[in-house]
Amino acid sequence: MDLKNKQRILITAALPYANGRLHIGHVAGAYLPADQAVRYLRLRGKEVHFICGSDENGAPITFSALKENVAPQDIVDRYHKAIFDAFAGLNVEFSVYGRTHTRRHDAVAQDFFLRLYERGHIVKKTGEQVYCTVCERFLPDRYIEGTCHYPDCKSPGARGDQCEKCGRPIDATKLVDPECMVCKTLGRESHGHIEVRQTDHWYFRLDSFSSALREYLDAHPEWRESVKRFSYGLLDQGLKERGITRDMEWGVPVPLPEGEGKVLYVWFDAPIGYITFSREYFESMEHPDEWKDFWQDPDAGLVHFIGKDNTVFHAVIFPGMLMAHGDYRLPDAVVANEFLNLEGDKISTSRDYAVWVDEYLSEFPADPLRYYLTSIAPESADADFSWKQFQQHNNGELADNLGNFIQRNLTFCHKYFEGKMPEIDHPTPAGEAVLKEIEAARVEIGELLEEFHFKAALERLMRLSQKGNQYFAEEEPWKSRKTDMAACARTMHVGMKIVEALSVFMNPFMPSSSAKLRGFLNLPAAVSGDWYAESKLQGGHALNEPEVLFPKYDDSVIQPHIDRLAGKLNKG
RNA sequence: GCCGGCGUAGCUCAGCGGUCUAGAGCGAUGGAUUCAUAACCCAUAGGUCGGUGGUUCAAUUCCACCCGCCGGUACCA
Repeated sequence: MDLKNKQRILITAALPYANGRLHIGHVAGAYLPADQAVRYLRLRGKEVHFICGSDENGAPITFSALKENVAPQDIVDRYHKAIFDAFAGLNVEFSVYGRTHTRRHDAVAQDFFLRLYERGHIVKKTGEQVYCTVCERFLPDRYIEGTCHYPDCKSPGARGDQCEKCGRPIDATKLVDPECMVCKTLGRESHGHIEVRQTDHWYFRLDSFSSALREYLDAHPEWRESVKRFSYGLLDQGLKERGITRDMEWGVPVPLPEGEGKVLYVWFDAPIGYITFSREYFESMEHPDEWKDFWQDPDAGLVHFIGKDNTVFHAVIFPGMLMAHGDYRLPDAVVANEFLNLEGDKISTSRDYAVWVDEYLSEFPADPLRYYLTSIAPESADADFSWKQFQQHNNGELADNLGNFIQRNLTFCHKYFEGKMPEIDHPTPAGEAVLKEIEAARVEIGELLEEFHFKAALERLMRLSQKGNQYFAEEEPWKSRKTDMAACARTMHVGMKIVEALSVFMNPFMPSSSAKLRGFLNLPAAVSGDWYAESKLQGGHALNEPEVLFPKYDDSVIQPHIDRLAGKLNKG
C-alpha cells in the first residue's frame, strides 16, 4: 500500500462501542494489528499518529441504561474508562483516545451532515416504523420479535430484521404478534403495544457514488481479498440510499429545524469521530490545522484497521461520505481481519463466553497474548483461540525457543565473559552467514509488516531465533570456552548480535518484552527511528543481569479458564 | 432463498494466476548434547489435499454439481 514512500501516516483503529468490556476478539481484529503497524512504521522513522476513541452513541447504549436504571452517560463513562484501561494494559498506545458523545464531536458531525445536505446528497423520506407505546419510542428492527410473516414459515421468535428459522429478511412492520424486546428485558408486559407509525428520516444517497466507489476499489488491487470481495459484492448488488437518522434523544442531534427529536445514525457519526479526534489531538499538540495534512493531503498516509464486520462502513459508506463532502481525500487502505472464535465456538458477550482483556491481564502479562493472537491472526480466515494452544505457543515457542535463546546467550556471557559483550577479531564463515541471516530477516520482516502480514512477519522473527539456536548448537561454545576462548568469543559475539536484532524486531509485536531485553543488553529501550540499521553492541559493552523473559504456564493456571468457558457453554 | 468463505498429516494451519517425490509448527519415535526456562540441536513420521464428474499432456491448485460447517443479507454496532 505504498506506505514506504509516505513519511507522515495517520492510522485509525475501529472505535470500540462503549457498551461492554474489551475481549480478545476485538483485540485480534483491529487493535493489535494497528498497534503493531504503528510501532513498526515509527521504527522506520515515520511520523505516525494513532487515532481511536469510544463510540458512545447509538440505541444499544440507551437500552443498557434502561436495563440498569442509570443514565446513558453513566454507561459510556464506565466503558470508556474500562476499555481504555484494557488497551493500556495491553500496550496498545493511541496518540489520542477520544469519545463521540461530546459537544465537539456533535459539531464536527453536524457540519459534515450539513455539507452533504447542502450539496444535495441527503434527502428526506417518510416511512413506517415500529413504535412501542410503553417505551414511547421507535424501536430498531432487532428489538422486536414476533411470528414470521412468510406464509410458508410462520415460525415464532422471528426478529424484526430476519427470521431465525427460515433465514429470510423480515419486514418489521409485518411481523405477526410483535413483541417489544426492550419491555421484555425490563420485565414488563411485552405484547400488544407495538404500533406502526409514520416518521421522517434523512437518507444519504450512497447510490450516486457507485461508479466513483468502484473506481476507488479498482485503484487498490493490493487490499485484502476479503475486503475487495465484500465491497465489490455490494456494488454489484447495487447500492441503495442509506438511512442516516434515527428517532432518539441520545446521539448527535440532526442539525435541521425539522430534525427535532432525531439524531444521526451512530454509523454515520462514528467514522466522523476519526476526524473529530484527529482535530482534538492536533489541537492538543498546538498545531490546530495539522489534521488537514492527513485528511486532505494525499501525500500523507491514511489507514483504517477494522474487524470484518465494519467493512461495509469503512470500505464503502465512509469513502462515499468523504466523496460527498468534497474536501477530503480517501483512505489508502482499509485493513480488515476476520473473526476470532473461542474454543471452537462464537465469542458471545451476552453469554459471557469470551476472554476479557481485563480478566486476562489480572493474571498474565500482555506480551504472551499479543504473541499468541498474532501467531493465529485471522488475516485471511476466521481463527480459533484456545487456552491450551495459548499455553503451547507460550511455553513451546516464546519460552523454549525465543526466550531460551536469549537466556542462554546472556547467561553465557555473564558466566564466561564477565558480563560483557565478547570481543571479536573477525567472524568465522559460519558467523558471517549468521550476520547475513540477520540482515535477511530485517528486510523480510520489514516487508511483511509493510504489507500488514503480521502473522508471517512474526513467524519470520521466530525463524531467526531458531536459526540462533541452531548456530549455538553447531558452534558448541560450551566446548570451545574450555579450549579456545577466542573461538568461543567469535561464536558468542555473533550470537549476541542475533539477540540484539531480536530486541528490535520484537518491538512491534511485544513492546514491553523488547524494552526489558534492551535493558538486559544495557541499550536504550527506545529504538524509535531505528529498524536495526546498525549494531549498537560492540565488543566489551557491559551487559546487565538477565531475568527469564517469558515464563511458562502449567496446566494449573490454564485449566481454570478452560473450565470456566466450558461452564458457560453448558448453561447457554 | 441470495452473496461470500471454509473443509489439506493426530492437532492448529501454509499452500490462494496448474513445474519439483504436497509443506510448517505442535504432538509422537529414535539419536546427539549440557551453555540455557529438563530448554536446544539432528533424523524419521508417508496425509484418497471433503465427495463425484469434467477441462488439460498434467489439478490440492481451473470448471460443474453434491455433502458438511460458518459468516453477511444493508435499522446490531
